[in-house]
Amino acid sequence: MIDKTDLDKRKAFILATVVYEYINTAEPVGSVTLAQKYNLGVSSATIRNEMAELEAGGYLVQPHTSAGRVPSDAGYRTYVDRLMPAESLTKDDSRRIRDQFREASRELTDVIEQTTRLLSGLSGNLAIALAPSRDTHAFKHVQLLWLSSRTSLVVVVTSAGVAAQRVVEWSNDVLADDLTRLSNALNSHLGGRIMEDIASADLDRICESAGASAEMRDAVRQAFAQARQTDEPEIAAAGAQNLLDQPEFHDLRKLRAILRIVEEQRTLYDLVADELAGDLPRKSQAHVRIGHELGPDELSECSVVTVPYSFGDRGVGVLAILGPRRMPYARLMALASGTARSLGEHLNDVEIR
Amino acid sequence: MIDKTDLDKRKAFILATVVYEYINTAEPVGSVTLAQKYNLGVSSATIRNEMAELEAGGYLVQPHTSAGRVPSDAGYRTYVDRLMPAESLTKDDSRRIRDQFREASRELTDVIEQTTRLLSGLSGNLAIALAPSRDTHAFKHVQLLWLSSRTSLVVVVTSAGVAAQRVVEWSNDVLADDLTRLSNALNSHLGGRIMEDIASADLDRICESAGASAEMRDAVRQAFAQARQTDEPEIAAAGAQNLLDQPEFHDLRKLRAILRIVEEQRTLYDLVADELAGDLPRKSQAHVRIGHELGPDELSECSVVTVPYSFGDRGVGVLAILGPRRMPYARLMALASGTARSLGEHLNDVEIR
DNA sequence: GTTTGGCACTCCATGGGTATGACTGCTAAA
DNA sequence: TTTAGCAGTCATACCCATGGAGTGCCAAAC
Repeated sequence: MIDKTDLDKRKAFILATVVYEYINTAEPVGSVTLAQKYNLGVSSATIRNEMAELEAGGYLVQPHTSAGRVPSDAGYRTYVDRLMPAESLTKDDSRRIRDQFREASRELTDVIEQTTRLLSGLSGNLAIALAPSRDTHAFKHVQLLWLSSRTSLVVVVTSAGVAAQRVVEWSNDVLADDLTRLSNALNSHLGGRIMEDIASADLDRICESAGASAEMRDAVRQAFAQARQTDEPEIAAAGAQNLLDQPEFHDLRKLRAILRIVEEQRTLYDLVADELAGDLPRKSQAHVRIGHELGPDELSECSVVTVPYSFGDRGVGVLAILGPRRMPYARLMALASGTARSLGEHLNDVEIR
Repeated sequence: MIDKTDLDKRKAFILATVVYEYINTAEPVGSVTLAQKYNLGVSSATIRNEMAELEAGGYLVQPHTSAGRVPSDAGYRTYVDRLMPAESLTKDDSRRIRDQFREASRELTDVIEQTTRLLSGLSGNLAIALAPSRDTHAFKHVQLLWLSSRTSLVVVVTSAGVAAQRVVEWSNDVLADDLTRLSNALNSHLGGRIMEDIASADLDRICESAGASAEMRDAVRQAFAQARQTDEPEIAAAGAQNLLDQPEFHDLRKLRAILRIVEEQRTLYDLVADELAGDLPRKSQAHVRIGHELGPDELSECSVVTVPYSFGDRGVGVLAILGPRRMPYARLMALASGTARSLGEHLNDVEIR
């Protein structure tokens, strides 16, 4: 039903306008409002017909029979992906970001916290920041175990215990001897090193000299990446009180759900960590998840903008903005990206421990 | 008007009962309810007369003409100080506290956070924990400067910059030479030391060997104490969503005020730091502040239970519970004291860095 | 075929009016 | 000093009528 082809130019414009108007007013938007405020060159009756089709297509919904329309998840999605004009940082915003980082702390925890305050202040929503994990555990042991000719188990042990264990499926048969040789090579080279200091490049070099396949190399990399992330990640959030301004959170149940999520590190982490899970995150590219795309049902009326940031070879973190679905996506994406870029630069500059 | 003497036995019982009932029901309590639920041996009319006098005495207030009575700040205060039966920890609570600390982290930040979660869970309110400040700056320089024969300026400089500067008034004339000699002695003995490791006893010894007066010794001590505290204190809060259950926070403005306070480290700090300001805090002695006693107007409908905790000679922190004035004081005081005691023991046991 | 004006219909939000009930304070008698 | 009784007050809940916003549909116009 939802299909690119069923959005001709006029429908697209109407959809975009409905979303835009709803984002600004928080009121369901009706055909007359649309015809009056934006000169569509057609009458409200025509708009009514189009809106009925947009509703049939799943882009709009009606809160009740005699109300205007409100965007659905799919409506917002289409708006964000195809209809919304991109925005770049306003002069004022970028100045405020610059000022903030000019006098920012040198301590990672503090920087992360200050960044969430900045971002929540600028965005008027809840801001979240996930710090790059800084794992100081010592490497102990790694073992690639032969399970069958096409599957293996990779185990990484650090001073904190088993830090990663994952089953790998090979596309070609492997020999137990090859796995043992690679394990030995890794162990002899890495013994006693701090997890944090083991760069992907190191792993690649060892794998190569041990004659491991590209596939094995990737498996080792991923296992080590996982082992690093086992460390409790540092995460901060700020600006929950901003959400009180939004009419959608005047319902106490929704508010409670949000507050619980903010206080539970774990849920908060899950919310933003997806951003890290993908392949290499594209630099400072903001990413939006809307309503049910977020997973948890309590968040079905929320959206999240996430953007990764990175510094040096020390790892990658995530900034995020959580708010009602009815959020100014383009602006928030620009804000998040800009802040992420500045944060990365700042972290590089001050050479945080 | 408010005076011990105007509380005869029956008035005291009625006041206590009103407070108790209101704490449990959150509804203004009327004379008939009182007569029926608690057998006072007198009729509701008599109780009405007594309540009218309690209101005249400032212990009770009426939300509006035809409503029951609600305790005033003074009413709560009298209840807490003189009428309320003390409680000790229930078996269940003390087990939960014990269990929590048995498997608690060894990392100070984590312990503090876990403690706030525990305490907010047990109390059903917002819990706050202030960690003992742990200053790792290096000592650089101290100077006692002669301003006049009776006044001096003491400056302490650490690797973080000027950490303390205070004017002292002497009760007797002092000589510039004496101040210089003392300054030199301190600098030569303390050069390069970490602030945290400089014990009061060290300072005393140096002062004594330099022939300084008791007054000077105290001035030096205080300057160093101030220099240590300059470090941003670590503070954590948890359980804001608990407050949503309380009817007094269904008003969005009040809720927003609370959320702002929770997110602003500074305000939060001010709220609990009073506990440290007094003389030596009595060990694990819980302390209650009610409504306007707290200072900030936004908190005029809240109460706070604070209790200091200490471990070794490493410093002192504070646990606190913030909630509506209508809180079960005796229970919360027992909870806070018990948790503070266990926290102190835990910190001693694991010898946190 | 598309667009438009007109019209009937639906549903929510609002406001006034009224009933209800939980109090109190007062008075007069015990 | 206590008590019963009673009149008075005020917040709350509820009902119902009204108004308004918006839709869907149809027949006519383009």
